[in-house]
Amino acid sequence: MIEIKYKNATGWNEFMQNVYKQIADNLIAWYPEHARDLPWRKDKEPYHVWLSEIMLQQTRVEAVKEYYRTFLQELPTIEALAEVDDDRLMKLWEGLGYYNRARNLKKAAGEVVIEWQGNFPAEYDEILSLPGIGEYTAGAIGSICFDLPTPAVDGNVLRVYTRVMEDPSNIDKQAVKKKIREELLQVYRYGHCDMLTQSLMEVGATICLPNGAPKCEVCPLQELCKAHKHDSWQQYPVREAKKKRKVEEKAVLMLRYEDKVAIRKRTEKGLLHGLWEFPNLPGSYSTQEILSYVTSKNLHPKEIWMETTYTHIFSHVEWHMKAFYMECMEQQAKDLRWVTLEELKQEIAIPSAFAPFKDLLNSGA
DNA sequence: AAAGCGGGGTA
DNA sequence: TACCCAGCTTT
Repeated sequence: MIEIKYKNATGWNEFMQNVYKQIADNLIAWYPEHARDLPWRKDKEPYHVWLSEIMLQQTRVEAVKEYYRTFLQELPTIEALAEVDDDRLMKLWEGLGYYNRARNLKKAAGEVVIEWQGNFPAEYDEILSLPGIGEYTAGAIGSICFDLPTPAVDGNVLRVYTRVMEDPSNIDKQAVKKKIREELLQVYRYGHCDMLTQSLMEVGATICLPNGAPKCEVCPLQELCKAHKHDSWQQYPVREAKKKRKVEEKAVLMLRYEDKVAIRKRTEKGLLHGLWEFPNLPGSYSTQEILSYVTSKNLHPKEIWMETTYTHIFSHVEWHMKAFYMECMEQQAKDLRWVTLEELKQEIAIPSAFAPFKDLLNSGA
């Protein structure tokens, strides 16, 4: 990039306008040859793009692919989504995380059917009004499906932008995202809004990597990237410091009765709410204490035949769990549901935190 | 503005 | 181990 001093704001504005024009030109020339072949890029059907964007929130492409395929196979239309049973919905989302995304998806589907007569809204503010859709997702759907000049500013785009511009702003600040979205309008003014959104994210995901050195030698924005010019990519983007996690101890009860195992539904609020789990207690206990507890629930346990531990790490909390496997001679405890391993597999949504204990059941327990 | 919300890949 | 990922909603 040529460094030129300008005597007035008009000169500077013209200079920046050329930079934005070049970004747009380079991205549009680059994208068709370098775009990954992803399942949700086969068409611009709003339902497909919407579903993919929701699944991709804070979630990697590779993790989403199979869920996306299965979900659409079972719920091929917005109408089908609007009517799906909640337990079935959670089963389709099982293991993907951030389960409110799925609940909001169904809620929004209902709004599309009722308030929009089944036609996905085509204006930014209308899209933004749907549950689970924020400024990023509304911008992505708007630009990809309807060619609206609505920049989609996600983690990829923030990384690419702050490096190209050597922008030291803290990207966790709301105002900074807003500023960058407005700056990008200068790129989107040249049209091809669909490709601009896709290509900015594609550069972030495949070239200007979130971890490790960027592949500047093959980057379409290399010639105008300040961080490349100064080899300063490691300084961008600037983010908020992370908070440390708290640790919680849990005792997990793996109760068998004949060919069934005990599960219960989590409460309707908080972490993993509404999903199923194996009954568990907060805290740390001895084998004897666990036996006494289960006995007090009139479950008549035989001996505990296996104990195993597992640590599950969430973003904000860590569960240190110890599971106790035992056979019971009764199954009368309130709040417990007894299901076969087949039902567990086909119908019950269990969060990944408990999956290792479930897997041990399947492998011959 | 800050906190809560999942799970997994990567260096 | 720490960081990040095609973020949104609630407090």
